[in-house]
Amino acid sequence: MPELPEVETTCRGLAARLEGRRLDAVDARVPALRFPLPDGFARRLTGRRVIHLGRRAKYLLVHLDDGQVLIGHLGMSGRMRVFAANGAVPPLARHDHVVFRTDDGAEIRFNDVRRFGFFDLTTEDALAQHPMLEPLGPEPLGNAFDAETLAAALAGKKTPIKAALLDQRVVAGLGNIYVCEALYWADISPRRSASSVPGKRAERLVPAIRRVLSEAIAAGGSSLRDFAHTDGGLGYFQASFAVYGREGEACPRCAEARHPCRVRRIVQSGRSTFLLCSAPTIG
DNA sequence: ATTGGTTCCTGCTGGC
DNA sequence: TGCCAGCAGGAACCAA
Repeated sequence: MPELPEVETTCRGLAARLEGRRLDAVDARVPALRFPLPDGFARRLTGRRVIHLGRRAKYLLVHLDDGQVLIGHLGMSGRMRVFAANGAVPPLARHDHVVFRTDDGAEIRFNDVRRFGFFDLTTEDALAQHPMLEPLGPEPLGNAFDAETLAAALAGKKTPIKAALLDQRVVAGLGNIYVCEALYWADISPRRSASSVPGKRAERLVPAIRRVLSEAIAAGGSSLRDFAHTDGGLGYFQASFAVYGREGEACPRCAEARHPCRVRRIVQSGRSTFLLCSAPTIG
């Protein structure tokens, strides 16, 4: 999916079109995505005005004028696409599961091939205690995320640092791609045990995570198979991947060398990890 | 309390 | 060319 940079890009695209607009129609075309849609989903949204679009980790937050908050998650393959009233509106596509229409005639479609995405409805008052949001760790681009808090979250964890960074309770918003990239730039082996990272490695890791995410957001995210912007455009950060999906290629830091390090793919907890063949592997 | 394995769903790719 | 196993950006759930 969509990891933090892709959700942030989606959030910004939606904000430009949705903030201040009233939802005139909501069409839930399937009863359930990953989870059943909340009871009265369309009814509770119809007629509400959108006050603000926000993001927490990989969750989209749509704040409404009656105190409700629509929580959206894009899962692995979900995307939001906006069609302006004055533009061409193509017929509904396969996997267009939810359609929102605004008072200016625009249409917002949630398309999700694998249906791992979901929506939920809560209220402003209950938002922080929502079961999906409450356990989340700090925002990696926020002030609360630093080497000290990361070290505390990793202390005593026997799991590899790769798996620990995918745990949204440690830091919220990273996924498989950006974890691989951040560990590469921090020069930390994904196989190293999480408990051995606090200290100098954590001090390298925090800025590496921040930089990778910031640059990815600036590039409009990464478009591999599914991700596209709300206007249909593509992100281009995939062109800047150092290791993700680059098995066998030369390490960008030593590509000019006679015998450059090469990128290797391993499997950790059932998922691909990309790392340098020369990276240390001791935990 | 952690940790690892499984599962939800569809589509694409690579090997035979 | 066709078939099918394996894999894909997430994360809740379950069992150990």
